[in-house]
Amino acid sequence: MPGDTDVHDVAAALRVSIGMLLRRLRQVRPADELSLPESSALARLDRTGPATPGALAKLEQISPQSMGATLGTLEGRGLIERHPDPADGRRVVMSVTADGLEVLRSRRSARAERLAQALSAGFTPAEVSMLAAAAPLLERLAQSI
Amino acid sequence: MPGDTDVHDVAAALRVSIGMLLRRLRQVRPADELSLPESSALARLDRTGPATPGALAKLEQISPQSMGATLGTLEGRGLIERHPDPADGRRVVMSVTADGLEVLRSRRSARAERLAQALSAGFTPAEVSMLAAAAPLLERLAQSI
DNA sequence: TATTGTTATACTCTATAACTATA
DNA sequence: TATAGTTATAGAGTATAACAATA
Repeated sequence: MPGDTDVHDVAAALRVSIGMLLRRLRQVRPADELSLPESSALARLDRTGPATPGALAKLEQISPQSMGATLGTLEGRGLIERHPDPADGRRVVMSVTADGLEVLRSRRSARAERLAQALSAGFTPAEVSMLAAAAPLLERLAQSI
Repeated sequence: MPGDTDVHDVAAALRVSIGMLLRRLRQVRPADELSLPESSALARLDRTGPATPGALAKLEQISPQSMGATLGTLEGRGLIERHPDPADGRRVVMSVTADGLEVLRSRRSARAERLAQALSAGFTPAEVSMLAAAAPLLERLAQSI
């Protein structure tokens, strides 16, 4: 069908563009800023509310061990807290601290600011809207493969 | 302005969704398949035509050392070739071999196929079109930050 | 001196496997 | 036995620094 978009082409294009964007996002990281998995986990915990490491690992689609390492760093920086689950001694429940909320709410992180500025400077409002619409699709795509 | 899309929100959403998608793309990698940087470099070399490692590193926005490692793997698998530049003894020029072209053209790589199937199965044609339109924007964004 | 590429080393992120404690 | 989490170890991908060869 002529009007159809070939999913193979889309898949290939997404792979390349996402690889490039991620590399750049990693590179523009000032020393004291959260890494990508750290900020992703912090944002996730904020969205879910208090949750166990295992649940967060499933939601972020990484191993519990990896999530444990990330959460350990966030806890060390005072952005999240851990509490034992009184009903089940095996479980711990993580929650975002006031400092963590402050980090989430403040938008002055150099990396986020740089990305936002690039969007403002180099993209039309229509293009920004397209990217805004694409983000949830990308997340859904990540969950479906 | 009410109709405006907040670039900060878009930036944050993109960071999270791209992180998740990349992790998933990495995970679904069969043993003998090209890694993400490898297939990205191979596709890049195909687009540019014969090029030096340094030029490819700039285009892919990684260090020359990293590109050198990636190219070494691709060369070891016979997908690219290296030729000394007769005009400048410092330079080498890489080019895609027939085997490399075959890999690029064949779409039966398990990872690409899985991504394409996820697109077919879980997304409407309109959504696929949106992702198709977003891919070049993501690449442009990667170049502008 | 400047440029191209390579070698050496280290860090981040992630995985799998093995372990402990609790249910 | 099964589950939640931790510790130990390894591998991929990337970076910076130091080096060699050529311009």
